[in-house]
Amino acid sequence: MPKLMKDMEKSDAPSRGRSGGRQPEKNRQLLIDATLDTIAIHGITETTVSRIIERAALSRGMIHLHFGGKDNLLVAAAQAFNEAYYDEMERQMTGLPDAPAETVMAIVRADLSAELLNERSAKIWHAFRGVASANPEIARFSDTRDFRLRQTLRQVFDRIADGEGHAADSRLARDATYGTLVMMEGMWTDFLTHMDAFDRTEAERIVRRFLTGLFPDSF
Amino acid sequence: MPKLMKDMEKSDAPSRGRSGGRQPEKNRQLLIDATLDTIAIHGITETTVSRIIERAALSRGMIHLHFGGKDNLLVAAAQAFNEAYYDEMERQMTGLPDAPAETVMAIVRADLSAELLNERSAKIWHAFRGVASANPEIARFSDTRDFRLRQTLRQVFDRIADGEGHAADSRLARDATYGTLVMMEGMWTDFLTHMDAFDRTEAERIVRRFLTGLFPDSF
DNA sequence: ATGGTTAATGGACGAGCGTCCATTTAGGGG
DNA sequence: CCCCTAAATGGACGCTCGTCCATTAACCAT
Repeated sequence: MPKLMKDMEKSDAPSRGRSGGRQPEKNRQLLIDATLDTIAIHGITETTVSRIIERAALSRGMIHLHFGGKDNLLVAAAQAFNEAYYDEMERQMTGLPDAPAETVMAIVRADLSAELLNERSAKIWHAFRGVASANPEIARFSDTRDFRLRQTLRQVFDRIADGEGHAADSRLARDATYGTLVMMEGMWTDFLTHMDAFDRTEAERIVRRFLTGLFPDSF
Repeated sequence: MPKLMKDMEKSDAPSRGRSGGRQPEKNRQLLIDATLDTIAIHGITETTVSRIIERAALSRGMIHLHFGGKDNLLVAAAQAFNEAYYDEMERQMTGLPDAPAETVMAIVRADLSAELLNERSAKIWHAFRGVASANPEIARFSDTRDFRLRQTLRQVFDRIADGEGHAADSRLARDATYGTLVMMEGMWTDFLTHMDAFDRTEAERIVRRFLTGLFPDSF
């Protein structure tokens, strides 16, 4: 992270990159990208050191140099993948009107958008999920994604429930949060197994229909 | 005389196993069970021939003898796992009254029951899902599970929509089917990542709440 | 220029993988 | 009772895995 300045200098100064000098931060990223690509293309069980370094066009020793080993690289890749999800989510959420119901739908729409939900991301996501139960380090990043999304949704649903005056139904916001999350989760799986038939608009409409049942005045 | 005794042993008791004789069918099943156990315990990437045969307490050559190789064994294990899901689902569905709405809820309840959704099955299921995108043979069995469930649900929801007289809403049964499926799918994932906090009753209640919104007269 | 520091290389290495087969063992039929 | 078929064994095999290190190359400070 302190090398950020260094990178800026590098990108500023054209004197270097031409001949492919040494750029540790760039190569680190190259390895992570190559790892994610390899998982998406060959599956996690066929993701080997040889395939990764071949795709990154780097030498064999780089993984040990930058990450200390393959396992750590996999964890770093899972973290990077997770962060990319949130960066794009937040990008799509900026500049929205402050209407709670539309905020929820914007989250759903973003989660199902081609930028976040596509063949590559769905394959990677499920690959990580599949090994997460045997790898606590990777599980941590899958959980983080879940947690942040859950927090945000819950907050918005609390506002909506308040607005509709459902003081009596203490479970409403909680049910809406959980229902929305599991629906999005299930849709990612459905996307993976029925990529050709998947329809983002339809998927969004069905989530909205679920929420209409809970909040007739808002959705 | 010795011939007679032999015959009796044969027809009477399949329990020839006293001295651990040879029982190809039993050993085949033993290998499949050991494979599923190993996946649940060590994860799919750490599921090796050595671990499987050790757990099955059989010799190294058995995998090649019965399945022709590790890959085929994995596919056979996926198939067996899938069939076990349906056997148990059908077991829980027998002898139910012919009330459509309760049939749906029975399916949901079964899918979320401890017999079908537990630590072992959730880990195995996600492991297979994770490698399915890189292994068409395994993907086939994941799909089959989905397809049969979808068919059944759709049929029942059509009856319910008919009964409530929603002729105008042609998408109703389809939405209900899809929504229910993705919710169950998402709940399996949620179970895996939050095993301690998962509540089967709550999960079922939320699906019902979704369906109440679509069919106010039936759920 | 020179020396010191760190990035980067790529091959050597042992461990463990999955496959396969020569051999042994068990059981039923002639 | 013996023989033949099929089940079962377990070690040998070649191969690929991930790790690591001696070496080289690039950069920076002096």
